[in-house]
Amino acid sequence: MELDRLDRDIIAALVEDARATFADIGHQVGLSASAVKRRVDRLRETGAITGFSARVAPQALGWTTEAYVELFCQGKTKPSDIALAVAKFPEVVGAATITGEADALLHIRATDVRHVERVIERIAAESFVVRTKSSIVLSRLVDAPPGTTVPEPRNGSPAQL
Amino acid sequence: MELDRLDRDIIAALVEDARATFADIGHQVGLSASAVKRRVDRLRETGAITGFSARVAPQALGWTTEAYVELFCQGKTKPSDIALAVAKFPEVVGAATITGEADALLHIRATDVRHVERVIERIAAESFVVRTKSSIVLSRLVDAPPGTTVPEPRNGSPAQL
DNA sequence: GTTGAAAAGAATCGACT
DNA sequence: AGTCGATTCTTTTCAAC
Repeated sequence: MELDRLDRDIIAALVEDARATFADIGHQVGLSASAVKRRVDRLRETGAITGFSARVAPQALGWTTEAYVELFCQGKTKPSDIALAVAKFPEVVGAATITGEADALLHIRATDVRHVERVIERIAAESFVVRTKSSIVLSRLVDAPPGTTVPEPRNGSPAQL
Repeated sequence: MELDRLDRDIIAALVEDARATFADIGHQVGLSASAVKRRVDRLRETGAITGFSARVAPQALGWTTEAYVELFCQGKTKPSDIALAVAKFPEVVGAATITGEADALLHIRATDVRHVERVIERIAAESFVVRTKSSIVLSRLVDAPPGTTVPEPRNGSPAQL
């Protein structure tokens, strides 16, 4: 699907404030409220916008500790095996298979270090897990809302380069 | 600040759909629209809710590639030095100082592998960076909206354990 | 593709329990 | 703390450009 500058500006406005009125967004991007609405409807239908979410301060909810855990798995382990296993844990807020020595990298949020330890223990107990390597987060430096910045897609110059 | 069950249910509803009406949320949690509004206003004032954001499919905007980069820094490097340096790159969507061999872990979103390479090159050029170790993401398994799940804070049993 | 107006619906505020 | 009702603003739809 093709996104023009207007679409990208509208998305940026909605990432900034998902509860902004269509009139407000229209004022920012130079469009009428109904024009904005029709574009937002289209962006949702095509899947560019997948929903709207409150931004929450994790520590306000008790999530004061986070960690990254590298997973080393048995040779025949499929990504879907890992996905299925880690999906059981609400503490796993991110997971991806990666290149390099480790097979996967997990991002964990927990209430304290002891809690992190318990979660890692349970994940390490999965049959396909050979070993894990954990790093506790000391301080978070950047936590961008996904999609805050918008590159020129495919053609033209990539963002900030 | 104290969050009761109602506050946590309201937050969960807003993480699910930030554009839900106060009446809808009230119906879900058993409260009137104005009671919900007053609690949401308070949650925003106290900082538990920091804003509302559209969820965007990164690939729809051209962010088709992601990577994690470990940063090894000189002895006297301060976290704020790293924060300042990486904040210049919109491609760096996450960053944290961590325990272990590396000093920091960066999460990068880019348009393609070549783009990732260019960003790493520029970050590696920072004076305090000794070396980097990169992992390209092969497939994303979990990408939870931050704060989707809500633990019992401090007291009681932590989430799912 | 766009705009503008009218009807339905939601947010907001005050008074009250 | 909570609800209810009135006013104002927004969303939504539709006709027209």
